[in-house]
Parts: sequence; C-alpha cells; structure tokens
Amino acid sequence: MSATEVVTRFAPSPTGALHIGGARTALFNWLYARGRGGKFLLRIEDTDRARSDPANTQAILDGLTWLGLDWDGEPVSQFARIDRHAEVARAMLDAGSAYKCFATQEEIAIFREAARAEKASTLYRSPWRDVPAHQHPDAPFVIRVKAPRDGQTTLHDVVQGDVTLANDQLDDMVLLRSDGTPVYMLAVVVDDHDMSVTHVIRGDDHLTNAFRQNLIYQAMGWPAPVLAHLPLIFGPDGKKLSKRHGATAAAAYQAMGYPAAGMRNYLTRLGWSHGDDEFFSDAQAREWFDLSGIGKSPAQFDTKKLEHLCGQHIATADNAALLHEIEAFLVVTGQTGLTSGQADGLLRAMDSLKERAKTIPELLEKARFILTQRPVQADEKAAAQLTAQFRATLGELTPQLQNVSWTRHALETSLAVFCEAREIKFGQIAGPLRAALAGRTVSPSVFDMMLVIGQDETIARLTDASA
RNA sequence: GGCCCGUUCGUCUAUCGGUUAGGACGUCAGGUUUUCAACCUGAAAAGAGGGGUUCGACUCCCCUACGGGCUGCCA
Repeated sequence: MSATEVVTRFAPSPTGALHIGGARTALFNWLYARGRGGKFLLRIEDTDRARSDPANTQAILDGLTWLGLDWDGEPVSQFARIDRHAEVARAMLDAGSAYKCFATQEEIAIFREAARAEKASTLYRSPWRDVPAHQHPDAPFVIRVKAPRDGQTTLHDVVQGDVTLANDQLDDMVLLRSDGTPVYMLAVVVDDHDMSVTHVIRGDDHLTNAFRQNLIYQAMGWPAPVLAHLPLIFGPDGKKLSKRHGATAAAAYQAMGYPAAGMRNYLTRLGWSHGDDEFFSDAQAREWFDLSGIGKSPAQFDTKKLEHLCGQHIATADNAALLHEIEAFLVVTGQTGLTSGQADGLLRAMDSLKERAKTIPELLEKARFILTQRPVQADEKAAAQLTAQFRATLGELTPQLQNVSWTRHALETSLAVFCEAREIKFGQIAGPLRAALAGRTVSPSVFDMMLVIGQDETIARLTDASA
C-alpha cells in the first residue's frame, strides 16, 4: 500500500449489539475511506474476556452488513494479538519509558478513597516510578507508562481543533496487567499502528484518552494518526442514548423496516453537513464526506426525520433492489417469504407502492391487495364500506368491466361514464371499490390496483364483494 | 473534586466579523385529492446569560450557567 493511502478502522467491543452511535462511527470511517480509495478495517476489541461474546461480534458484523458498510480483509481480533501488545510494553520497559509497579490494587484503592474524601486529585502516583524494579523480583507487578509531569501537551483534533492538557493531569496508566495481559489503551495504539491506520475516527468519549495513548506513540517513536473525535448521539430527550430510549441497536431499525439507504443518509447527516444538502445518494455521500464537515456538538436522534428520509429513499429506489430489501426484511423478521407470483405482482405495483411508504411494513401493508388471495378478507373498516347499496351498484358495474380494454385510460373513462350516468361522484365508490379489491381502506389508487391484478382478478374480486 | 469538550428555531443544521440569521424535519393554516402517502403555498419558530475586543459580533477573548466526557489492573 502506498504511504498516502487512507486507512480507517471501526473497533467495537463485542459486549453488546451494534448501537446507533457505533453504527454512525463505522459509517463515518467507511465514508472517509471509501470516498478516497482507502481501506476500512475492522477490529474486534475483545480483550475483556468476561464481557466479550462471539454472538455479539456476529451481531455487529450483521449490523454493518445490513447498513452496507463493507470492510477490507478479515476482522482483527484484538485478543489474538496480546503477545504483540506485551512485547511493546516490554520494549517500553527496556527503553525506560515504562516501569514495573508493585503496588497492590488494595493499596491503590485505599489511596483513592482517601483522595476522594479530601477532594484531592485521585491520580495515583506510584512510588515505584523511580525505584529499581529488581528489588522485588518475585512480587506481582504491572507495567506502567512513565508519563511526563511537567509542561503541557497539545493534540490536534480535526473536529475539536487544538486541545491542550497539562501533563500533570496524566497518570502513569497501566500498560500490562499483573497477569501479563494488555490494557485497552495499549492494545489500541499497537493495533492501530500495526494495521497502518492513518485516521482514527471515533467517539468523543475517547478525546481525553488520546493524550494517554499519545504517550505510547511517542515512546515507540511511531507516527501518530490523524484524530477525529465525534460528538456523541443523544436520545430524543437530550440525554445520552441508552436503553431507556427504546431502540438503540441498529438491528432494531432493520427489524422496524427502515431501508438501509435511508438509515445511512440520516446517520450521515446527523452531526455532519454539506451545506444545505439533506437528501443524498451513497455516491454523493462518499464524494462529499469530509472530516471538516463534522459538527462539534452532540446531536439528538430524531425518528421523524429518519422516517422522512426513508420515505424519500423508498420512493426513489430501484424497484428490483427494493424487492430484494423487502425479501431480506421478511427473513430477518421471521415472516414467510414471497411466492414468485407475489414477488412479480409487487414488482409491477412497485411504482405506485413506493411513493406512499416510509418503511417496509408500511409498503407491505399497502401491498396487501397483491399479497392476499381470493376471497379477499376485508378488515373492519373496509367491511363497513361494503354496504348493501354499494353491492347493488357493483352488480351493475362489474358486467361493464368485461368489455373494457384494460388500460388506465379506458378504465378511467369507463368509470367516469358509469358515475356520470348515475349522478354520483367517483369519490363515492372509490372507497368501497378499494375495500372490495384490497380488503383495506388504505392502498394504492383503485386504477393502479386494477391494472396490477388484471381484468379477470378484478372482476372476480368485485363479484365476490357483490355477493 | 480536578481536567477536557460542547451550547444558532422543538429537532438536524448553514453561517467561517457586515445576511431581513438560510435550509430540512416536525408543527400550524390553506390548496390538490379516490383512501393513505406524496405534492404545492404560506405561517409561527433560534444565536444560553453576562462582560469585553471591534466602526461592526452568532462568529474572536474572558466569566457564569447548563450539558457531556475522562479521571480503572473496563473498553
């Protein structure tokens, strides 16, 4: 790979499903890499064995796949690399930028408690920092980084600008635990370096951590990546997005039938802007996306706007692609799949269907006239439309439809003539006709339905209804 | 407690010292209409508060308030 190639990564820990926030972080990384012919890598941060679950890893992969965020190469398991992390910790030890600390967790806990009680700094200052380690050859120890205590450090963040921290705020964080396993802070840096990551785009919650991680880059003499810390996403109440807000998992949105394209568009626009552009394609997003367009403040998740965007994407989607998405939706929600006849009907009705739905279930509901079979079961509202009076009218209308050539124009004309002769408005029979054809009060226009199901089926359904 | 970050209509945002502070979602009022949706027209709606700097601040600086993050042998 060339020295200038962009390499981004998404590094979730498999302690839960893929959340909306994580999905957006992944999306931004993906957009940035894909928009520049770079690589988008995946790393599973599974060093916390107790909380890591392979099922979660799979769920995260599935979520990314649903969103169309493809990654390069195999996902890297952080756990599999712990020997390399330990190797770096030892290298730092040898170089004198880290040291062995023999303080016990109990000692540290006591210190912190006391510090808190006095409202003093709880940063632990290890007494072993400048003591030769060989004094305690057999005691358990951790390896700590030797952080500077004077001066200050300024880090440049593409989103936040220059951020300065006094070095005395830095603690000698643990690099390697007493059991020899690496701590997250070490693992991230080593992995990002080894994976040649050029741009670290992640949640705002890591901004302060960047200073601590920077210590490792410096100690090892590694070039630091470009940093971009994204403001977090909040729930509709302005609080941090959590379980309380209901759906937080990306998969939940898939199950609710939001199209992936709409989700991508919405998530891209949440915290990022390109002038006044609101609705855009993936190609445009890739072309336009840049770190400079990222906002600095947290954004609230707004389902209404998501729905609006989803409606726009459904309306402009390619019919065949939409059909595939519907089929995938039926699979993930455990519903029965489409027969080839239904799929065919759906495809033919798609133009009229897609401009009236914001989600896939909504589209499916309006496609009821295709998915159902004779005799059409009318729901309560639809049944109420099928009055005795209408049935009588139907008795007159149906025979006339035998002789109509089955085109939109001919149908419209013949219905208009029919209504005119009886001095009624089409609106008076549209509802009942809809009920007879679809068994619902909500559907595409009656002409659209008639054309899709065809002459024979139309007449059959109307005959059923008039009986 | 300490440190770091943030704050423009209800919400997402534009603005990069000079605008009647723009757009979008939502809301409200009309229109269109065969249901739903879509669509069209219009309206209400914002620079957290206080100090500076400047001829001129949403924009730069400081303070306060509020929100968030970090402060672990979690990630």
